[in-house]
Amino acid sequence: MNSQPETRKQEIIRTAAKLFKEKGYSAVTMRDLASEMGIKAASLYNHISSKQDILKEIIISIAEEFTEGMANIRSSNHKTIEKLKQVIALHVEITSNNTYGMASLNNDWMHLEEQLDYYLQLRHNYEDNFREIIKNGIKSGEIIDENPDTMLFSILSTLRSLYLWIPKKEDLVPEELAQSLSKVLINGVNK
Amino acid sequence: MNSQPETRKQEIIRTAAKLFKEKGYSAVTMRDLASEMGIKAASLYNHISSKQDILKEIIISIAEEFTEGMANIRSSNHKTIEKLKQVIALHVEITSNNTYGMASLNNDWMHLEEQLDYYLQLRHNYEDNFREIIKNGIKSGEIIDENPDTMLFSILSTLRSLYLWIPKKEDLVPEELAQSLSKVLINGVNK
DNA sequence: CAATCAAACTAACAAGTGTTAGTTTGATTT
DNA sequence: AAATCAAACTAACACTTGTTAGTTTGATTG
Repeated sequence: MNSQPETRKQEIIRTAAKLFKEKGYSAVTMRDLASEMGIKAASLYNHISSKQDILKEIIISIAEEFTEGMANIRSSNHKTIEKLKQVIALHVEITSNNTYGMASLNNDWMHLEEQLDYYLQLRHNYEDNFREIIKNGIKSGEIIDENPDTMLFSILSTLRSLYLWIPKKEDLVPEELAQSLSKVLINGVNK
Repeated sequence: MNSQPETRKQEIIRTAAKLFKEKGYSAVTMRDLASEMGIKAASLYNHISSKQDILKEIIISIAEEFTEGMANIRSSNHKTIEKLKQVIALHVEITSNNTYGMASLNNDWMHLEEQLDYYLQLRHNYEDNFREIIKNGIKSGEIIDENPDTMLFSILSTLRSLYLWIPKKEDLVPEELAQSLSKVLINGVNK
């Protein structure tokens, strides 16, 4: 992967994502961000071109990661249940690596401007692929014949909230979480 | 229930909640809100005492509704699965009645100031009660012996996201949604 | 008719907003 | 030693923010 030493720009983006998670994009000022970095607000502009630009960098890169991961899963030859497990693992992995960014992706996407349409396109594409996996599973009799949107909504809601939960489990092994989550999401809580 | 004609203050709060859902508390200005009401920003202050005050009114009332509903369910004599179904129904009902307010409850609670501690207390209390229901279900053998926090997290994430989903189902009968959701959350998607 | 009152208005404020321009610093390279 | 360059700085800008003070309006009440 990419293991260059972190550039100053990346450091700003990472710090911004942390603040955005705590207070939301709109409530974080350039002076807040600068102060957290130990510099003055104007100095930020040596590295980034605008506040908007920071948000874009945070959100779009993650959204593209999801798009790519989902495309691989969808086009694979695995059975439905296996695909669902892979989607769960994909969310756990991406979220574990960037809980701050996931908060922005979930809560601040509407403040994208230039890239809003692109983001929405990626998200719709992702959801459509997910829905197709579920529909195919129903058709093949692998999963229950309940409303596909209800199942999509239920699973995706849990996966999208992972950024809130993962930081609370300090000693977290992503593989274990993905497995425990798969059990509950796929088989329910009933005995 | 309360079927007085809506006061101007309530109208402001309802309109604010709608805007808060779209853009978040911090991104909505008093001028945005006034313009949506067809008046000038200063006129709002004939009815409310501050922007903060609006947020408080939106969030605290809903949080108290949840606290009360949960207390009733917890202290009832029903079996675990029945209690879970009632918790699901509670969320569907409250969210159906106020999808805008639920957005603020989920996303803008950190901008509460005076009432932040009180809100957090209500939320912890709610989550503790929920967790106890699950733990009792495990002890009595009614539900699987998986990590209670994983189950709590999974179910609660879905229920907390309902405000995003309910508005998309125009022809929604709350009872039907609650039932369909119960099936998926309790029994999973596996056949 | 006079008095009251809810609810709007205009005008203004102090503080905070993102951003730009131009400059300084101090290390690295030629 | 001179030149380069990344990265900080100060100062300022035009605009937006939540909010207050004081006033006007038009309907309802005594």
